[in-house]
Amino acid sequence: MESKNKHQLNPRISADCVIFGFDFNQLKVLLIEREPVEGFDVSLSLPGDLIFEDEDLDMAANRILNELTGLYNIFLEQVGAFGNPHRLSKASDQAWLKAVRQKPNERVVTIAYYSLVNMNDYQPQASSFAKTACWVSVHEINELAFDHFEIYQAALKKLKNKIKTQPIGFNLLPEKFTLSQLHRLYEVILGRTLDKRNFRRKMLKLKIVESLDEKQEGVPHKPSQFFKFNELNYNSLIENGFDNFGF
Amino acid sequence: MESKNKHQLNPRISADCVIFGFDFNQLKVLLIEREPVEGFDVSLSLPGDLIFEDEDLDMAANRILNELTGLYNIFLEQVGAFGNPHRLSKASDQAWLKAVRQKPNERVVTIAYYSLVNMNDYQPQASSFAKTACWVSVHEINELAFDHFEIYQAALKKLKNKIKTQPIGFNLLPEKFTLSQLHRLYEVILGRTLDKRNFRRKMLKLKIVESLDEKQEGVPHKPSQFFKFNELNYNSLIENGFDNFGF
DNA sequence: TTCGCAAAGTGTACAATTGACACAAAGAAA
DNA sequence: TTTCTTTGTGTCAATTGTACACTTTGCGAA
Repeated sequence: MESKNKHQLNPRISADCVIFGFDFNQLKVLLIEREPVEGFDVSLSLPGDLIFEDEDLDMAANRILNELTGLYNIFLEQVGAFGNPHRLSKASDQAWLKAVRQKPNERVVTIAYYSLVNMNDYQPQASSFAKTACWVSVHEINELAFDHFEIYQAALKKLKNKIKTQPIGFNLLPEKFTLSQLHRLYEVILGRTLDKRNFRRKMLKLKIVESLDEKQEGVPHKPSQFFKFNELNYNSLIENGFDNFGF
Repeated sequence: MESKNKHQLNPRISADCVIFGFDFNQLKVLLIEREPVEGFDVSLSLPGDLIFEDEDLDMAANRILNELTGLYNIFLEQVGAFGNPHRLSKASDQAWLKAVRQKPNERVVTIAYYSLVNMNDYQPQASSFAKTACWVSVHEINELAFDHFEIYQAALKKLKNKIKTQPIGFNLLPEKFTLSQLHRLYEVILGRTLDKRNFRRKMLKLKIVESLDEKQEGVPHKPSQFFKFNELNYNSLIENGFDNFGF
């Protein structure tokens, strides 16, 4: 009796993910190219899907993330619920929903998440809800399906606030990285320039990065030192509140 | 055809409110006394209800708040969605749900909100979901129905963080208040003592309070100056990011 | 081989903010 | 008039933030 609900979809609740990546220059978001329907153009949307009846919300978001990227154990945090009764009722969205949902008129509340991935780890996967996915720079995102632009903005805002107080930026970088890369990452997320010397001083004083005995090779300029992220220190910072990262 | 959904309840989605108040001494939460059922004790829960099909999430939270307190236009902010598939399945909770819900087994995802009210404005109302409500001090809250304790903790955490960067504490106070009252408010929310002189200095420098030509009367000690909240300055601070309130 | 290029890496001085700390003033009540 | 209780005030030292420019390294082109 309970089991009849297992692995049935809940038609009223979905999860959507804003997946951030960093190519050492720009902050990017992984978006789905929605198939054009009935004379409407191709449009971009966030990856997302209805949840299963027996599935926790976080699990649903993890599933979507994993189906699309092949990755597990990725930084993932809830942004919030979006439930405007008319969030799916634009004509272009309705046309598309008619093609894929049993009840395209059904009101769906979505729970939004954002996650941070190292773009090098990403391997495109065939997934149930997406044929093609692509990384789009944040400053090129201007229109998305449904209310996804609003969701994306809320996620970016949350990321900005979070990175000011917790060292989560490492999730966007490979294990070895240079301080210049980290510096650039903070600049593109916060949307403003940060003084190089002050930035380095702060990172080194907080001891969340650790210098490696290894340098860049083959670059046409002074090679930079590689660093790694100091996990011990990170955990203690998270525990102790770590109220002021200082940006 | 669309209209058949109007004002029908959505059986899968609810909204719950963590309503904070301040009695000039302690931080309080407005809780519902759930009727005892079948040998289970009285228990406390957050005010909440299923949402209507044509109702925005924020509207649903506002409705719950208004039905319970009689208040409109109150500070209200989303905490997030809580959707553990087993969040309603404790025996005591099921016994209670059987008495009030058509499908007590239905999985319900709830969207949590927190709000800040001036306790003096509060007038208890008869509401569809509550016979009696009462203010409980935060340090006396230890067990709540469903997953409401978890929700309450998340709301309190959000309030703590928010008050560090934005001057929202005024929502908990009457129009005229003393700096000592504001000081105490910050202490009970943040859960630690704050130096009196440093606190006053900061508030006055930020210019979000404005001195009135009025003093306390009838108190058996030096009467204190009344202040009011400077709304102009507040808005500009909100606009300009106001990144560091400094606690 | 030398020169130019491009990015890495480094220190100092001044301003602003934080945090610690103690005593006089006001009014009510006894 | 004395006592009680809470208000209200200033300074100094330590820390943190901010602004700012030149040398170093290695590659590649001439």
